Amino acid sequence: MGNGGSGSGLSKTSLLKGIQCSKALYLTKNPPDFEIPSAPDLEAKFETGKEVGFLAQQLFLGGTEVPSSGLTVKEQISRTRELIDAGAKVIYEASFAFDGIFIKADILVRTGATWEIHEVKMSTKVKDPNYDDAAIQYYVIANSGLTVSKVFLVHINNQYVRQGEIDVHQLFVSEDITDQAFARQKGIQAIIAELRKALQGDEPSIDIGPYCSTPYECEFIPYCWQHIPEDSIFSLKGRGINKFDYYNQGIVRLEDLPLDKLNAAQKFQAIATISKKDSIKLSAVKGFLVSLWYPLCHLDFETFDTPIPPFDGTRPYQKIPFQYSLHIQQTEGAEPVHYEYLANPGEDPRRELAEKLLSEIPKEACLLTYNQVFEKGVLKTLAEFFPDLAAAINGRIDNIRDLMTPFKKRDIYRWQMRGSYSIKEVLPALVPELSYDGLSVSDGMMAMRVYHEMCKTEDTAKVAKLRQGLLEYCRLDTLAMVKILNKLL
DNA sequence: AAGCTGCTGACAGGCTCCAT
DNA sequence: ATGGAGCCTGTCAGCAGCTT
Repeated sequence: MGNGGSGSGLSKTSLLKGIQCSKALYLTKNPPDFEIPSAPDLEAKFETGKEVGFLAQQLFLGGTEVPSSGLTVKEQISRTRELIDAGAKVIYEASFAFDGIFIKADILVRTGATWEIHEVKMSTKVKDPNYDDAAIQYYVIANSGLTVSKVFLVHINNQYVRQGEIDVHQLFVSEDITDQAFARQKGIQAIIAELRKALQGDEPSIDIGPYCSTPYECEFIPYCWQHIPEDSIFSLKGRGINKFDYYNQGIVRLEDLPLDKLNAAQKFQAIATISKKDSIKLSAVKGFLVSLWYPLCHLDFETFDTPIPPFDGTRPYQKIPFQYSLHIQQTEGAEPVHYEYLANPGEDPRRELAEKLLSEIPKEACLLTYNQVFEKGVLKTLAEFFPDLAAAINGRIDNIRDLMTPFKKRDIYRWQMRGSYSIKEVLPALVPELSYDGLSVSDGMMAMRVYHEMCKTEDTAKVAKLRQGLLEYCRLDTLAMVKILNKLL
C-alpha cells in the first residue's frame, strides 16, 4: 500500500515528509541523540493496510506481486522489469527508481501500449497529500520509460454494506486523479533538488511552524519543540489567534500575550492558567444535576472499527461494540453495582451485547455517558440492525444524559484542565486519587488494539491476561464517571 | 482514521445613513 | 433621488474537540 522503499537514496515516505519540512527529512537520515517515541498502533495499521491492499488486488484478474522482503531494492526493480518485458498485464508493488528515488506502485495495469497506476489507500476519500504521492509515482514511472495514461486513487467506499463475502467492486471506489498528478510534474524536480540540498548540508535551520503537524504530525516534534514550555501560547485550545504570528514576534509564554486579542474561550483558559484559579457556576451545575434521576446508570462502550466490514450488515469503519461497563446507582451517592460485558474473540458480539445491556439497564433509568454522541451512535446502529430490539434500545437512548455537558460549557473548570473538557483532563483535575497508571490498557485506542490482539492469539493464558486488562480498564472508565459526578453533588 | 457536533470566520445580502 | 460607506444578520463550509 504505497509504503516507501529503503536503501537507495530517498525513499518515498521521507520524500513526502521532506515536502512537509526538510529538517525532518535531514533528521530521518541523521537521527539526533534523542529518543523518538514510536507509534504503538503502527503495526496494526500496517497489517490492516496489507489486508486492504490484498483485497484491492482482487479488482484485477491475475497479476504478479513484486515482494519487498527477501529481495534487495535492485532485485525488486529488475524483477519488475522482467515482468514488463515478459508481457505482464498486471503487476502489484511494481518497483522503479529514477533520479535516486525509489517507489513501489500498488497496482500497475497495462492498457495496450500504455500503463495505469492504481494507488490504494485505506481512507474513505482522496486527501491532498495523495496527489503528491501520485505525482511522485508518475514522475518515477514515466521517467523509467513507461507511458502512463492514467493515475487512479483507489479508496474505501464507506457506504458499502457487507452481505456475505466481501464484494471488492463495492468496497472500493476508484477516482481518476491523472490531471492532479500531471499538474504537479512541473514543480517536482525543484522540490527534489531542494530536499537533496537539505540532506547534504548541516541540519537545516528551520524553526517550528504549522508544518510540524499539518498534514501529518511530525515524529521529531519532541526534538524540535524542546524550547517550548508547557504553559505556552500553543497550549491554547480552539481557534482564535494565529499562534505562530505571536511566536514569530517572540511571544511564547501565555503571560506575554495581549489578552484582549483572544476570543472568549481562549481568554478564559489563559486567565485560569496564569492565575491558577478554578471557577464554578453553581446554579448551572445544579441545573445539570436536576436533569438526572435515579436509578442512574453510568455506561461506557469499547468499540473497534476496520476498513473491511467484518460481519454481515456492517459498513467500513462502523463502530462495533465489543465491551461495555455499567455502574448502577439506585440513589444519590449510593455505592454503585457493577455490570460488564466483554465479547468472545472472533464472534459477532452485537446481539449478545445488546440483549445483556437491555436486561441490565432498567427501562426507566437515567443513562449517563461521557460524550453522549458516541454511545448514542453505537446504540442507534444496534437498533437499526435489530428491529425487534429497536423500541427497547431507542427508549434507553431517550434517557441518555451527558456528564461532559457542565465541563464543555465551562460551568465547572479547574485550571489543570488546560482548556479541555475531555475525561482524560477532567478526571486527574477533579479526582487525582483515581488513576490509570499501572493498568495494561490505558485508553480506548489501546483497548481496540488489545481486543484485536486477543482475537488473533491462540494462547489461552495470554487471552485470559488480555481479557483481564480490558475488563479492568473499562470498569475504571465508568467508576471515573461515578467519582466525577460525586464531586459535583 | 471516522464520524458527530458545535463553533467560528468568511461572505453575501439587506438595511440605514449621509453626501452629492 | 441616487449611490457609496458602514454595519448588522443569516448562511455555510471548514475546523477543532470529543469518543473509540
